[in-house]
Amino acid sequence: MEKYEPKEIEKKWQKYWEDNGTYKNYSREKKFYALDMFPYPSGVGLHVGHPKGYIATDVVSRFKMLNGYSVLHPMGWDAFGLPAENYAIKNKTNPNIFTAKSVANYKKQLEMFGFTYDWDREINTTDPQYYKWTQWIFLKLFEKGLAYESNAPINWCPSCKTGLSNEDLEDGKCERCGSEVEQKPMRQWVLKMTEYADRLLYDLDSPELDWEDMIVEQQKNWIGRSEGVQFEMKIKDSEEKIEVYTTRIDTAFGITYAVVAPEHPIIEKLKDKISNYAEIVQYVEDANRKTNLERTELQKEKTGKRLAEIEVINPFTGEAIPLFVADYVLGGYGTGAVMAVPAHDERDFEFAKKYDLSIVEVISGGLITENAFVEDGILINSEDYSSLSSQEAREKMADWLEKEKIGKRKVNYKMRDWVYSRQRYWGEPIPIIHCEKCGAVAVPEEQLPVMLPDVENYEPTGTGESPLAAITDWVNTTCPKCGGPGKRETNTMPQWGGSSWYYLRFIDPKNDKELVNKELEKEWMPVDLYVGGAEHATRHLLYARFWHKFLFDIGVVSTIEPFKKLLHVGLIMAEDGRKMSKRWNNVVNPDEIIAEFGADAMRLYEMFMGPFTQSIAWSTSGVSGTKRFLDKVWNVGSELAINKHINFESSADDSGKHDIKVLLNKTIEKVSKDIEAFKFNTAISQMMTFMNKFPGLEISINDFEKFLIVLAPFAPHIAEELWETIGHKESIFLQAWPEVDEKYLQDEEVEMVVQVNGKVRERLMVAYDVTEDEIKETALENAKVKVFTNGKEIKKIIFVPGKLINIVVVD
RNA sequence: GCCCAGGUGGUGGAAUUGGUAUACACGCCAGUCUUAGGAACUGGUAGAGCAAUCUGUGGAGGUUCGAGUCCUCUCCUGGGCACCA
Repeated sequence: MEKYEPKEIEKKWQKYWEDNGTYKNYSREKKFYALDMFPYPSGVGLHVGHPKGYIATDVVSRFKMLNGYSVLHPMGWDAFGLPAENYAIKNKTNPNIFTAKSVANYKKQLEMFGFTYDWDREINTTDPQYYKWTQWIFLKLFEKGLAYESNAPINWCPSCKTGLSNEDLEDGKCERCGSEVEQKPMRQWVLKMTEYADRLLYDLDSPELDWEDMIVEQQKNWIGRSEGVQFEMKIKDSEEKIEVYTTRIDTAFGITYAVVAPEHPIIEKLKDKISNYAEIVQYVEDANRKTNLERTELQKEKTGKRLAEIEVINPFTGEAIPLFVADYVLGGYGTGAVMAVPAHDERDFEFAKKYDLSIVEVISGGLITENAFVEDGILINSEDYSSLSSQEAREKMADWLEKEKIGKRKVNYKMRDWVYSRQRYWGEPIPIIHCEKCGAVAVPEEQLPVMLPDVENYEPTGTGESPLAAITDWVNTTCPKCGGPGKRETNTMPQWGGSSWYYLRFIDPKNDKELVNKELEKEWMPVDLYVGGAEHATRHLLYARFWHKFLFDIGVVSTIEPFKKLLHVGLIMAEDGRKMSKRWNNVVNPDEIIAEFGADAMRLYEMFMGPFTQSIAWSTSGVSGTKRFLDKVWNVGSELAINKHINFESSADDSGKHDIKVLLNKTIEKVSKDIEAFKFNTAISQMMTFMNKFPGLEISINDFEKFLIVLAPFAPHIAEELWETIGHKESIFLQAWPEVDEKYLQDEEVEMVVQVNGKVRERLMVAYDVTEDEIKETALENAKVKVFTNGKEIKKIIFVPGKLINIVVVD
């Protein structure tokens, strides 16, 4: 018997599958689209954490193939990004060179795992034939008014020298480099994601989407819908007014002042009336200089300035109250102005304490001399509304505002429109031409793609233009509308552009007439299983859903959601429990693991480590466990191939035959269920339990073949090799998944627990279908049981068939 | 502060409607084999006790014949959001 040499058989079968197109069986009746979040091919290559999600989709893909599905399981490259660009800046070479090298390296590493990828469908976001369609989508958004230019202040990373979207921030810092971002007004392209806010929110609960709670909740929080009212407060002795937004209109009789954000236009409008205007201007300038971080994290000390002499009117009481400017009010949310109720809002309470403003209690239940009482309650001091509940009052007061035409019900979102331009080189050019006469004009569709030209210097300029601005040949063009002189847009798209629709391109990767063929799209969409990192919950997954809904609206796609089932991969930490990082010198390279244990053992180990979505520390000695398991499979399989029948201990009798059939059928059942439920760890432990019966039990070759098919999704190479050794000519992956034989799901004998008052006192081997009457006598007469029942009155007996009998006695 | 997910042996973890707590694996211990080390294989492995037995799923209560699982309170860990009015 030959020894199990993974290295040889793995190469052999990887070549065989590729040469024979074993996976490309696309004409079956049922379809399954399994997708991984495609990687950014970095220069350093994979560590053992990266492939975990790919292994899971591969297991599911192979399982589905064996169950008669056409399976689409593609891979590609999200290749626009900073590392390649930084390499280009340093070496003054086109980032394409770096990208191509990294892609080749990644592909080589991925191929060692024996994944079922159809490499004919490989895509790369930096390929002009690909980004042509990314640009096309932008043009459609522009055409529908969903892409617009804005000059509002946005997040600016001084180190990356580019504007960023809210989704690109982490704790108010640049997600890529960790620098604190500034607020900087600049011309930029913005996508109207807020127009889709409601659908993005509500469709999270639609039956077309079946995601983990964690991700759903994160998106809901991010979208941040709140229902309230917006109403106007008149400025006393003036025609001007401010609009404020609140979710707590029930507290309106407790308003003692109002606040506007530093960027609020009313300040400028009232400058003749504000007696301390110079001071106010100074405050606004100071506030603008603060970074996001200073403005939000240093919240312990609130600051503000009263707009001297200015007073606003509370429409409910007619009372005139002071108006402040303070940076605890955000300019970008709601109206940028709020009513302040110190008795029932913590921030207002703190501010009122500091500036000695009055605090009026209007909801009973708290102790407002100590703290703001922020919960709902019963209204007091609120004229006609007194003694209503907060909930009732909110309805009645909103009704009144609407009737008087002072205000209206209003929904607000935390989510902002998507800041879509970057002042960097390595991204898709935005297909727009600026014309002095016509304004921003779309590049005609037939001129796509707008190619990203080579430049001499890839360094970001910091001026609000990308390095493309330096190529005057490219920038200067003619306006497609009037034929006059025009200038090309020099900003590029963010990293998230290409990845917001790539799942559609895999379906029809070479189509140069349309983004995706409609028939094929209907055939394959939605993605049935999507696996990737949880860090994309509020970035990629939000953007992709937004674009998908837009593509649905313009008739490109037929489903309202792109990804049916979403699963996040739990991180693999280093053995020391920290994140794997060059910095800590704790990175484990998959090439070395595969060289030592084989790809199959590595695949098994990563699926066996623990629950798939949980983050767990790597253990190289753990891989030796799954390797030992495969050794055993190899030995039993090889023995069988020679003898066609196995009986390690010659005395195995007929009952052994029944036992192994039961174990086999239980294994088939459990593995099938567990793969569907993504409980790969318990599926593998069941297969281990099965193999642990050898030597000892007798098994026929037919039964062992069934086991091999069940093992095949996890350890495809060894399964295929043994399948061949046994004498089969056709790939194991063209076989049918074994059916569970119901008559072999029940053990003949089971262990029955005998309890007294719920405590285990004895275990008896009994026929599985023993009845209460049959077992009662035996149990009561049992010596160990008697010790605890002697001389006591038996109150009742509880019997659970096949499991236990519990004798309840009076103590 | 708010939202989500979790707390089970030395370690990763397992446990249908409440029904044998610790499956499977790592590690460790002992044995076999080996010139030796390693590998491989076999057996053992929650804690206390000579034993019968007792105690054990973060903690405190509760419901129940019976609770890792259900209820109330509480502590801790990881993740997300966060001056969003």
